[in-house]
Amino acid sequence: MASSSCVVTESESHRLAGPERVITELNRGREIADRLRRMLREAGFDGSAGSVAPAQRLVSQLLDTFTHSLSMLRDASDSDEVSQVHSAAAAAALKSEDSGESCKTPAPKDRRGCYKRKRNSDTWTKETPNLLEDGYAWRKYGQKVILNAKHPRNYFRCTHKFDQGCHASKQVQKVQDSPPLFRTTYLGQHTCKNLFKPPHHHHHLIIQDPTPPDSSIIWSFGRRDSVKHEQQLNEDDDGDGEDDNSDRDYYMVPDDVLTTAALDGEHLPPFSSGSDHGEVMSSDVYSCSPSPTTTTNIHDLDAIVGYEDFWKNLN
DNA sequence: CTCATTTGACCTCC
DNA sequence: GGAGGTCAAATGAG
Repeated sequence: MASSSCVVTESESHRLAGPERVITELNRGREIADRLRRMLREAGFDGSAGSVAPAQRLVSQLLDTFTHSLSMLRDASDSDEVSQVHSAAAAAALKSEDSGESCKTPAPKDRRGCYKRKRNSDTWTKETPNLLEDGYAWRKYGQKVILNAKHPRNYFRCTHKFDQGCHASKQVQKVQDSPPLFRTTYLGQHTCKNLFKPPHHHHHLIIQDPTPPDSSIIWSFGRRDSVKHEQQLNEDDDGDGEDDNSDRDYYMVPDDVLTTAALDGEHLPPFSSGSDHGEVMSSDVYSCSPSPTTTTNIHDLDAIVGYEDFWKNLN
């Protein structure tokens, strides 16, 4: 961020006040852009009108720009804090480095559990009624029963953790049943070149008219690289036996494409059957931590993306 | 055969 | 000490 309206002394609050002001300004800009878009829509320019679709798209891009800037800014200040925390931890580790036992010197092979809790770095949470492809390739590496939670938490890391050193990971947990609600917590940014690799069978993308109800801001945390299918299994409920396979498979939708997903009826995840054919209502709640600026409803989507044929029956 | 998932053990943090 | 996060052997799917 270049020379913006930072009116702070370099010594102290420079770190806090500067970025916060910039964030405020960006938020304002984003709201204005959003208002502009609504105005366009109310004036009958809802994108389906052909000739004005480009205008609508431009506004969307504008919003996107604000959003990205905001999240970058947050990332920057977060990593600042984090690095401080880490250096403190490193210092502590050095201090207690008595006789070469910094981390209990795990046997060269058995390094289980030697991890760092990475809560405050790059984390954000998203809650959706369905689980859909999010544009990245994930590999499940664990599942854990969580205290007082009805459903286990699933742990995923980027498939490219080892070949590209990508440290992104996420946790997925079903947090509600009746209208199903899933919480996905993303940790870390992707550094991989996540080239889209559709499943060996086919896939297709359905682009439709947006028909957005109204309002709102788009939060996009992903990158625009590519989309890759992901299939995730399980979410075995432990204990309370709600219908057997209702938790087992689900899809993720690319947040980077800002999507609602229309899944083909016959390929619907089981848990959504019965209600509305798995169409992701454009009301996914995105929130960001730390610095939870806004929680917004996603309504305005440029495309409805449908994924097919990567459904697999577990049993 | 290769790669992904499952699952219990292990480890760290609170 | 308990809860949560990660590892890795076993197992399964393609």
